[in-house]
Amino acid sequence: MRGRVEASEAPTGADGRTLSSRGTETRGRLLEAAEQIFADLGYHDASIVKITEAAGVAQGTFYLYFASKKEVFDEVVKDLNVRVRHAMQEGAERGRTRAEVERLGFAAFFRFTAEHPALYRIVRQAEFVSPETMHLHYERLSEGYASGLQQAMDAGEVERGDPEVLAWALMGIGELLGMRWILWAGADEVPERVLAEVGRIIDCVLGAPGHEA
Amino acid sequence: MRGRVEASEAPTGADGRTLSSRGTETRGRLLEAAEQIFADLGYHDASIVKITEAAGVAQGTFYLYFASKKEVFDEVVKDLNVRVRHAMQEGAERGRTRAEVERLGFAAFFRFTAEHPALYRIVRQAEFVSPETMHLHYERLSEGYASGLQQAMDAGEVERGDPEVLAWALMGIGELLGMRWILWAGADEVPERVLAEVGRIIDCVLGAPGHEA
Amino acid sequence: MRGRVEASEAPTGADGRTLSSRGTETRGRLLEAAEQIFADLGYHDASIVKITEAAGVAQGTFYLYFASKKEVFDEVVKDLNVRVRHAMQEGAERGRTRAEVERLGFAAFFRFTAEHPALYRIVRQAEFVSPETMHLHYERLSEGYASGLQQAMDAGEVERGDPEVLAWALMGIGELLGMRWILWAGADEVPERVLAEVGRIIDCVLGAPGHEA
Amino acid sequence: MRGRVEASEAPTGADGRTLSSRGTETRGRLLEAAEQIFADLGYHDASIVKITEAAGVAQGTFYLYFASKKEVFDEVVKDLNVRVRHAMQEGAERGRTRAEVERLGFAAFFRFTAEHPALYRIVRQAEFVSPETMHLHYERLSEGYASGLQQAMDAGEVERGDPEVLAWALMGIGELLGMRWILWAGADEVPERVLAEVGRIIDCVLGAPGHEA
DNA sequence: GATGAATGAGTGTTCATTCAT
DNA sequence: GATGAATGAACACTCATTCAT
Repeated sequence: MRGRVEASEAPTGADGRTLSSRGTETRGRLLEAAEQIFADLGYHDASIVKITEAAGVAQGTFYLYFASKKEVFDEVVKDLNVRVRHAMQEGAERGRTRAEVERLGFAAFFRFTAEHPALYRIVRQAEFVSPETMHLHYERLSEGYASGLQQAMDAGEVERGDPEVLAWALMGIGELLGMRWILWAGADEVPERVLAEVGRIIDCVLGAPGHEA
Repeated sequence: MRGRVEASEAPTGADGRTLSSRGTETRGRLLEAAEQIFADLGYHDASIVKITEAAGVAQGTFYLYFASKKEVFDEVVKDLNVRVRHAMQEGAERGRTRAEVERLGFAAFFRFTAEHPALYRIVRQAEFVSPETMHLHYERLSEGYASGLQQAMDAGEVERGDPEVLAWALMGIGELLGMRWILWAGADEVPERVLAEVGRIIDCVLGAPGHEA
Repeated sequence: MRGRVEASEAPTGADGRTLSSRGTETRGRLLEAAEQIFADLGYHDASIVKITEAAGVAQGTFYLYFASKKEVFDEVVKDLNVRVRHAMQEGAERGRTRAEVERLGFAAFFRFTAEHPALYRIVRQAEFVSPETMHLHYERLSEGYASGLQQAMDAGEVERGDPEVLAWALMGIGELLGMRWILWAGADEVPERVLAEVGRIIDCVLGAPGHEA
Repeated sequence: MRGRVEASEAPTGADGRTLSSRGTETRGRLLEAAEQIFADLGYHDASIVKITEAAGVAQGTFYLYFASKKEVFDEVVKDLNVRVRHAMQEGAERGRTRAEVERLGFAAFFRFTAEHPALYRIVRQAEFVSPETMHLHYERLSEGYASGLQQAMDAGEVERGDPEVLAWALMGIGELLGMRWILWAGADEVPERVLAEVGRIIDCVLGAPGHEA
């Protein structure tokens, strides 16, 4: 249903061995099942039994592909990370100005959140499970924002400022608004007034030169 | 009632009975220990044994004061909530303009984060443990922002906009910046450049009328 | 409601001390509460907390009157034993022939069972809690049957036989029929057909001489 | 179906899965150990640790075969039920008259009691642990008596009467005599005088027509 | 006489992980 | 590659009992 996107590397077994096509498929089923179960139950209430049951394989099979519960968790987070970023990039690419790009990016992010609540439900509890992976997730996400902002600043398209801080700030806005108006509301999209306010915030923090002049 | 930091109720035993002074003290020790252990280990790795050991009481004693592990958790979150809000209010009260109030509030929030990393470490994992409590935490926090903004808007001190959405956005900014530059950095305070950028963001999103005119 | 019947001895505290009238009353309340709780929940699910709560006293108070949970249990069983025997004697005393006496005794036993299901619920699980007390209960009960039978045999009123064995057999009949048609059925009295069959059985096992001649 | 001792079903794991031969054996060891421990200590003092220790497996293994402590208990009771009924049927089958059948049945029951004291020790405490299972036990046992009696009545071999009530009465006799002279006496068999009296009782309650004419 | 806070051993149960087949 | 039986440490929670006040 949600076929793996651009796998970083060819998947291997828990011991690093390369996989037959049958093995690759089993691993895929386990990863998908894990994402589902983690999203539904959270890391701790998810159990290997439940994951293997959902994947339709025996318990022992799990350890042919992942060294531990934490390892699947990391895989799942990395996979989601690749996918959000991809979704945001794709959503934003037809924006003309930087502000438009950001607005489209936010919209794409909200859509992704609606379709994959797993993102939040998994990531926000990762601090104690796998801090490195969690940090990596936020850093990669923020880099997307930051590099775009940097370029726009260099090009004089937006006011000068600290692109890194701004990136994290924008990410924080997205995270809480998505949590409040998509995740908790069980909604498909954020209300218009939220989008409008986000637009206003973006416009002003990007502070396009000439805008306020 | 809204936007006020209300005094916590008189503490009771797990069965609702009122406590002797000895009881009140024991309960306090347990609550403190729980906050510490939850912050250090996360909800799931925290155990009643560890909490009671840290409090210097026997395991059974725990259940004289809290009905379950989840109950202390809720209590700890509520307690932290009261305390951050208090700290932010106190920190912000000598601000003259709304923008100054917000800047001081952020600074107070960052200070609180540095002194009580428990806040993050505990709250961010609460979604699966006690969603209601987690929601309550964010809602109470956002109300503090929102009611202040509303007043400022009514007074014409800041540009009109959606105070609720803006409140959540500001809260998101605070959360991620605090996480990135205090919690992860293990720092006592956020770097100057972060504070500066935050100031810039605040100024522009509040868009004090006349500022850009 | 079910005032103590002919207490074997004046009640004392757990340490054997004689009781003030206030103490006697507290002890009585605890004993009543214990019977109720044991009957409702069984020995193991009954707890001192529940008993003291039901009696309206503090937990520690319990140990002023009983040395242990087992000790109240024994008291309760002994008390019930005195009361069934009393009820059976009273119920049977206007019988003219031995067979009539037995029939009336059975009827009284069934009535007592209906009014005090505690009897079964408590006694039948006593083997592991307090074997001596349980044995005593059955022995005292059987002696009532046996001595009556012995007298009747000596008087030539009923056929000769082994009065002790017969007593236990009759007791067994009463126990299972009461269990089946009172306790399990939740009924106030056994159906007429049961009473009739019991009558038939009694008549024939007593085998009044001349009856079959 | 009634009055037949049905073969127990193929054993399954706690989740209903069919078992390998190794699994079947482990389950068997656990069931045997459970019977022993329940009989020795009673339901409540029996613990999973003790049962698994006695079976020579790890604690977790228990839950591969039984969903809970209550579940093994039920299993043990059902198993014993099948076995007593089988023993009684076998013991009684060479009886010529109904009275002889009953006498042989009682003898077989007493022998079984001597060999498996677990029967009493387990069943008599079941009321609070697993009432349904306990009721089932008595009902199945009484049906064995009742159906035999019914047939004999239809055939005119014994006096008419209420076979169900009579069955429960006989069962009660067996239960208390076995308890008193086997279980409590720690004996291998009941004394001759008990057997004689039982014979007398049976003869008369069955009231073979022509016997007293 | 009564209280209620404190104790700590004990319970049933879960679960990530290992390993023989 | 896959199975599923086995492990055993760990957990939240209960409760009879003690004791200072």
